[in-house]
Formats: sequence, C-alpha cells, structure tokens
Amino acid sequence: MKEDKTCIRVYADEHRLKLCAEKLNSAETMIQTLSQVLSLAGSETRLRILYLLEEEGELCVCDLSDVLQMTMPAVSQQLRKLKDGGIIQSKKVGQTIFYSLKQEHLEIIKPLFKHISSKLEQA
Amino acid sequence: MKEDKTCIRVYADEHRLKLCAEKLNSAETMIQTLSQVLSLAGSETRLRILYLLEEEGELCVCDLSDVLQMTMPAVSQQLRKLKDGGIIQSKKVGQTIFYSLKQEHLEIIKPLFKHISSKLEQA
DNA sequence: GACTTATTTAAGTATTTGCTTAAATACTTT
DNA sequence: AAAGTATTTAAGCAAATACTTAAATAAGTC
Repeated sequence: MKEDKTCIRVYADEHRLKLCAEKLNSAETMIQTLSQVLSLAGSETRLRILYLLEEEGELCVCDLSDVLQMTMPAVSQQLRKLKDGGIIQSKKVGQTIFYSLKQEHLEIIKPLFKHISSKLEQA
Repeated sequence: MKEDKTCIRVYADEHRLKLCAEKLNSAETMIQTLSQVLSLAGSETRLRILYLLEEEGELCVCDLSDVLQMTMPAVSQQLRKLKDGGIIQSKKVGQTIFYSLKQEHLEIIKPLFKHISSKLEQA
C-alpha cells in the first residue's frame, strides 16, 4: 500500500519536513504580501518608476512618460498596478496627477534603493 | 512645429527631466540586476522556496516537493530559474541534489526575510 | 543487467503580462 | 461651449509564465 505522497524516497526526515510545513504555514500571510510587493518591484519599468519617485519625491504621468520614453497609457497602467498594490499614492492638482511613494510598503521598498545608490557610488 | 515628444504640456521642467533621465541611465545596470532578482523572488512559490532554504540551509527537490505540496517537475522548474538567476546553487550527493542560497545575490535576498520573521514574532 | 529512486527535460496549455492604438473622461483656458 | 491638455479606460495581441503529463537521465540496489 503506497503512501499518498509526491515523493517516495526512503531517507526523508518526516519530522523535519513537518516542521518546515508548519513554518511555511505561519509565514503564509507575510509571504503573500511580500511576494506581491516584490513582483510589482520586479519589473524594469516599474522599478524605474519607483526609483524616480524615490529620487524626486513626486512626478506626474507626463514627466514619467517623458523620462521613461514610454507612451502615457503604458505608464498609466503600470502606475495603476503600483497604486492597487499600495506602493504608491496619487494627488490630483488641477488636471495633473502627481504620484509618490506611499508609507504602507515603504519598509520593503526603501531598502532596495540602497543597492542602486551603493552601486552608483562605486562608479 | 511640434516637438517630438510623447507629452506636450507647457509647464514641464526640462532641466529636471533631463537630470532624471541621466540618473536613470546611470542606475540602469543595477536596475536591471535588481529587477531580475526581485521578479524571481516575487512569486509565491519561489519565495516559499527561498524562505525554506534560508531556514533550513539546504533541501533536496524531494523535500521541497513534499513541503510545498507540488509535483517534482513544477518545483524543479522553479529551482532552475532561481539557479539561472544566480540566487541558489546545487550540490549533488549520490542521486540527490541539494539546493541552498548562494552568496551572489544574498545581500538583496536576505533582508527580505526580516519582514517575514518580524511579522512572525508579532503573532 | 534489470529495477527503483531522484531529478530533469520536453511538449502542451491556460493564464497573465506589458505593451499598442483608439476612444473616453476630466479639468482649463479662451 | 469649444478647444486644448492630462490622464485613464478599453480592446486587442504577442510574449512570458506556471503549471500539467509523459518521457529521458542518472545514480544506487538487487
């Protein structure tokens, strides 16, 4: 009678694997949040946007479109994702909409820029 | 005669935008590296794998398959991506292959786990 | 050498992603 | 209210992603 397992090797440390599963389970919520934020930051376009917002404080869609050399809809759609993910926020002034980094996930996002700036200092 | 621009607004700070473009250009290499690593970490499955490797030191495909409740090919393919991205390394012992975190991008990856463990302490 | 175990590779597929272009919305100025 | 500016929404599409199942490697055991 075979066990209901994906893996049927002999030398599995059942106890250790059980502990692993428990750890994973406890961390589940944070892993979901974190992977969602990282997947948003893990696109060249969006990371460029985040970097620019970090450097400049706030920028409008038009500015970003200019600097990134991308069409406004393309930029706008990426901004929407970042906003939906709680990473940035928007402020409307007249017909211009300014985007900036949001507090919510800043503790995850901010340390990432250190890698960029530290590399720049080396150059 | 219209300028060759995606954005045609009046109040653009040309100088500021030019500086932005230069900053972005200097940071380009690091942004590429960083976004690549983040996109790898930005998947629930792969982040779980990385978290487990961080906690356990090393695990084989079989272990991960058990703990993650995923088929071996599914796990193997994600491991391959992490390995190709220089985030993990493999060590062959007999017919078993052990995976572990690699030094190369550890400075980017490691701080991420702090967010997980700090949340666990709160619970 | 045949059999089992651990893992990878390959091919197929449904879903998601990141853009494109065109149209819609909203605010400003005339 | 008509025209211009800033932005978003919508629809379409090619490419990438994350699995699936089946077959191929590769190492250890009988």
